[in-house]
Amino acid sequence: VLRQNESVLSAENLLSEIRRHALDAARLGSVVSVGPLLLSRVETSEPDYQISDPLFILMAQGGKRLYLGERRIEYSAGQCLLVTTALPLSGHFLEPSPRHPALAVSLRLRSDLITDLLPELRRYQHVPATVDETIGTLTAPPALLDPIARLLRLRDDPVDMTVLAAPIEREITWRLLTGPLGVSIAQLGLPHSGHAQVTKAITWLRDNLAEPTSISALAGIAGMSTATFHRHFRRTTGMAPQQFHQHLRLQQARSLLLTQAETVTAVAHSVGYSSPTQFSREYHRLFGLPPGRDTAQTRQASTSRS
DNA sequence: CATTAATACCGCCAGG
DNA sequence: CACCTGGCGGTATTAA
Repeated sequence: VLRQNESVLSAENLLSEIRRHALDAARLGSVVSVGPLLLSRVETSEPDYQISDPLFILMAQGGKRLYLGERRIEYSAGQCLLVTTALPLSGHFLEPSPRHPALAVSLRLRSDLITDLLPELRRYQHVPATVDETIGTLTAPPALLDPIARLLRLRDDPVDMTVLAAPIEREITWRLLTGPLGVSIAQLGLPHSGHAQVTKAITWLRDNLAEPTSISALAGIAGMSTATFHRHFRRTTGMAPQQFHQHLRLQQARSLLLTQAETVTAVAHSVGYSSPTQFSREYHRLFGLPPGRDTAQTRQASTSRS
């Protein structure tokens, strides 16, 4: 019981130290990089959308609610989010404010580091060839918080940082690999796992959003037959490839409509729809309102709030 | 991996 | 004028 209390205590201590570093760095900007880590500070609850890279995020203060298709995921201070493929996530921070901004520390998961550590992992754990889980949260144990805090302490010493960042990043990666979602992360280090192949196809889609794209060509990029491609794609993303592509385009369109002063027709075209009719229909189906009305409404909602 | 039957999506036209 | 909705047929996609 005593040991348990000690570890809880040190988790809290480490977390508050990380929070101090994050607050301190936040004075420099809303996103600051410290070696391989990114510190972000967010003061608004604007919904955002992005295709995440395989990523680890520790929430140091505040919380965030995410949507992946139908699925809803929430995590808050002391908890981590792990994303092990490129997934289209939308979401917003929970009640942040200038006085209490949301603070997060994130790290891109490097496949080369994972490949490197894989033999060690295999020594005491079986790593299956395919895994269903691609995203999840966990409560950060002290063993994970500790290297993060140590890395942040090097913030003011560029020389120490260049020498010591790499081994500490490796340590963090190891802690993640041996944690609850370890086998999912491990997939990234297996270049021929369905997981890694599908990730390749997804990043291609993300980078060539407006191109006319056939699914069989995508399957080619992933190096699979269309049948197996479908199976693996659904396993890792929960969506069929075409539906995924459609969501991507519509999400992109939504953010274009909100940020740029483009006409609906122009946006429809720029995300790859040659028929505004079809665009409007699919947009309505996904977001519940047609494009014009949706943007008008969300604009009004955000101005009336501020 | 290939086949196949059901389904979803796309672009067009007409009209509000 | 720009946007939205509904119907229609051909084709790509999906899942077994």
